[in-house]
Amino acid sequence: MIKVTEREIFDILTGKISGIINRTLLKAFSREGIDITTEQWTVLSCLWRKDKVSQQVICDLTQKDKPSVTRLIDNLERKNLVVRVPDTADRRINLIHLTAEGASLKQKTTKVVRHVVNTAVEGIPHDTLLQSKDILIRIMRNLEQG
Amino acid sequence: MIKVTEREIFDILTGKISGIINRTLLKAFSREGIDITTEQWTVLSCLWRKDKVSQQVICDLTQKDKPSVTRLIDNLERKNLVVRVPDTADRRINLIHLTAEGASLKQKTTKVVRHVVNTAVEGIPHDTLLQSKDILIRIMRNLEQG
DNA sequence: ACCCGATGGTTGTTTATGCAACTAAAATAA
DNA sequence: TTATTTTAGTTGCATAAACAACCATCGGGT
Repeated sequence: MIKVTEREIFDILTGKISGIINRTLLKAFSREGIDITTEQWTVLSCLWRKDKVSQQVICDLTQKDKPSVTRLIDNLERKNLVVRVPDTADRRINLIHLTAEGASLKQKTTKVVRHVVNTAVEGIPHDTLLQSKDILIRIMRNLEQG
Repeated sequence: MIKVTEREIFDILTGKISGIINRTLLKAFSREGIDITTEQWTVLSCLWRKDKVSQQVICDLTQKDKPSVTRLIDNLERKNLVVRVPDTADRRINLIHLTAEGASLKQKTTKVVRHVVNTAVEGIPHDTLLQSKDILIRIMRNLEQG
């Protein structure tokens, strides 16, 4: 049933590709003087789209567990990019607010990310790319249920 | 130039998919009583294909850096799955040997991995899968050069 | 023989993940 | 109202990655 090819796909998905992207992006940030990690960027991305959300919302958006988000927020807070603001209505909740500095990172960072993405997909037809995206989402769904 | 769709692909590649696969595989190992991590499995896979290789060879095969492999081997050695054997010809080199226990994990583990992969790609046409694989490899190449 | 650059590995530090155990606050049930 | 359960977040522990600095050995050139 299973062929070598699926095995290769698995190899790729388990670390290789995401590792390369991770390293590439991290270096690109560093080269541009942006002092954040790829994971921190993932969290900031959520906030750039919608600010002042709870840590749980960030968990859902990033697919990270609660301890991971707690510590990412710790580190972002230490860098003065976000602050935890207690929710007045529900005192269990921290609303994560971007600082001016955190918000200001958006432009420069987005440019860097866009460049890396463009490099990554260079020469790949748009419709092929779309199809691959669908496959990846399908794989994700398949695994989430199992 | 760049569209939302590429952004989505990027989101997926940066962590989400590989994270899900990682977690799925880790849980599958644990459920079957196999006490290794996904990363340790990656190293063992190399050795199951070709035993008694240097750490540097493992670095190349797994795309991990030297410190990562040093510590993975540390942990595998602690679990009695591999041993470091000094190369007699070149004393800088450790040849990594599978123990009987390490070798014996292959069958059971392979079965688990195969099952996870089958779940992941369920209902996806084979040719579509092949095409997606090519795209991922292409992206990898694009980034390796940049 | 000697120096020196290249190669193979290790160690330290920071950041991140997975899991389990925990606290505090809210919501629900009794 | 009180008791129980659920939800939000934190902390501890083990594993892993990136990066830099380091040690030991090998090999080539002089």
